Formats: sequence, C-alpha cells, structure tokens
Amino acid sequence: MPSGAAAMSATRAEELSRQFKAIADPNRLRLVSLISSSAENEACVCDLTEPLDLGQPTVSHHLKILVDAGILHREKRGVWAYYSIVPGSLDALAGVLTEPK
Amino acid sequence: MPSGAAAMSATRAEELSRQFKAIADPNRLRLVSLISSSAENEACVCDLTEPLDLGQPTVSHHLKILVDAGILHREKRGVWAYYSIVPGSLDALAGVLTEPK
DNA sequence: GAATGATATCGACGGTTGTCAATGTGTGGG
DNA sequence: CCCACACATTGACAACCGTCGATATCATTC
Repeated sequence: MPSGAAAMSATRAEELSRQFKAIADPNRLRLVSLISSSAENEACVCDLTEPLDLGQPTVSHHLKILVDAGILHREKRGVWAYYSIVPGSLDALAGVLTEPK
Repeated sequence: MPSGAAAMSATRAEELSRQFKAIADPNRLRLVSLISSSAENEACVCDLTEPLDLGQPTVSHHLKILVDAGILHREKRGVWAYYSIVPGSLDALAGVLTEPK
C-alpha cells in the first residue's frame, strides 16, 4: 500500500472491511485453509465440522458469512453442499494490501 | 492460498485473525491508506482526525489497535505522535492470502 | 510554574459477533 | 409415504467492538 496513490474513499473502505471481516476470524481462516488445501479444492460441511471442533450449525453459519462476502462458492450436489474458493477473491484482497503500484 | 500446503493450525489462525481484525474496520483501513499515501509516509493524529470525521479519542483508539497488531509504528517527536506503517507488515498479511505455493 | 495544545486513557453506552440447542428444509432409500 | 441423513435457519445469550464525553498525561511557551 505504498505512497503515490490517492487515499481510500469511505464507501470503498466499507466494502473492503466487509470482506476482511469475513476472514478476520480464526475459525473462518481455518475453513478457507482447509478448503484450499484439500485434494479437490472443495469440501462439504461434514468434512469441516470435526477438524474445527465446532457444532454443525456454527460451521454452516461461518460458511454462509464467507459465501456472502464473495470468498466461497456453494454448490449443492445431492444431499451434500460443496464449498470452494471463488477464484481470485483472495488475491484481490491481497492486492489491496500490496497494491501501492 | 492454493492447495498443496498443509492446513492452518488453530494457534496460527488466532495470531493471523488478530492482525486481520485490526484491518477489518472501515476507519482503520482508511487510516492505513491515509498514512501510506501521505508524502512522508507518516502522519500525526491531528492530520487524521478531520478526513475521517471522527473524534480525536476515537482516532487514537484505532491507531493503538493498529500499533498493537504490529501494523503501525508510533514515534513521538515533541508534542506530536507520528504514525508510520511497519515495513513488510501488510505484505506478510497479503502473503497469507496468496501463499499457496 | 501556569497555561496551552496534542495525545492518551477511562467509563459508559448501543450495536455487533460467535456460539449453541432446537427446529426447519430437502433429498434419497426402503 | 416415511425414515434417515446432510445441511440451513431461528432464537437466545454472553462477549466483544466502535463511539463519544470527560479527564489525564506530557511537552512547549511565556
């Protein structure tokens, strides 16, 4: 975020904060990590409940927050819901922190 | 954060969430932006109160959070406190989001 | 050393957040 | 059709967060 660029607008800051808030939770960070480090780059709720040691409703809640923030993608196949990372979403956030040009 | 790497540990997730929480606020995002886009890459509280339209105690509070998270550096010169970005701190966070290897 | 000005800290208030137990929804099998 | 299963939603609660007004600290000037 080096100098040379103009300062961030208030509305832009609001948008970005929503996405950063979605990641700024230990359990959600682990969710993203678990999904991205999985074999097929996707995981269902049942695969994520145990490693986080959280109840199923809580995991679903965190996943919803990540989906609403545009970071995760939800695809229902049969009885299971598969979550995957939206391509480029994390890189876009990373860019904000480096972006200076 | 692509696949291939191992999943994030719980304690590592706690550490990272502290830093992401520090940034995950609209006003603090603007603070970082204002400081990094300033001429000398530093700013005092009096320079930051007006553009954010917040009271001085509130701005000091936000700055303290960013300092505690290791993102800002505080240097007192005379009566003023100059805040600057800790070199590499934001890039380290950005790396977590890209880092997949 | 009293007064001024820049920051920091404190206490309180409403709003948000993470968690869980309970319940709802929807799919597939028998 | 009913049951079992995977997941989502609701409601409630404690804990945390952002904001402000009031006050404290601390360096400078007269």
